[in-house]
Amino acid sequence: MKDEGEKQVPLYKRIYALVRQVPPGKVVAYGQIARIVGGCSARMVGYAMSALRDNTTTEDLPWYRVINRQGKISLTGEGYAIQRKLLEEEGVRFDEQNHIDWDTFGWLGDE
DNA sequence: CGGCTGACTCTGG
DNA sequence: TCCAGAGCCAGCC
Repeated sequence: MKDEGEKQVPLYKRIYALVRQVPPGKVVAYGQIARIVGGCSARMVGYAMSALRDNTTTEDLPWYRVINRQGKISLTGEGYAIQRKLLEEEGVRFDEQNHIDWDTFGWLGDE
């Protein structure tokens, strides 16, 4: 049986599939996703996100729910404002340091 | 076909 | 507190 069908799927695809499972009003860190997917590091997730750029819509892939371990947005310039706005639209609140509380908005809780 | 780049995270000094 | 190194996939010219 070797039912490891997920292995024949590109690593990025697994990451995207996991991001789609993130519920609204919640956020997840790159490393967190990498940990769930298994076999990949946080960098892989970051690379996967950069590969999306503006070709993917938020309705197809809520990429904006993915932020860094500091609870902040890793994007810079315009992308930062866009992601932050999208998160605020879902109810996610940012601190004065522009970071969110994993205890409140963290998916799965981050212990 | 080859090389470059890109949204991360942890550890040590 | 800041800096450097290691881990490692996919798209583009």
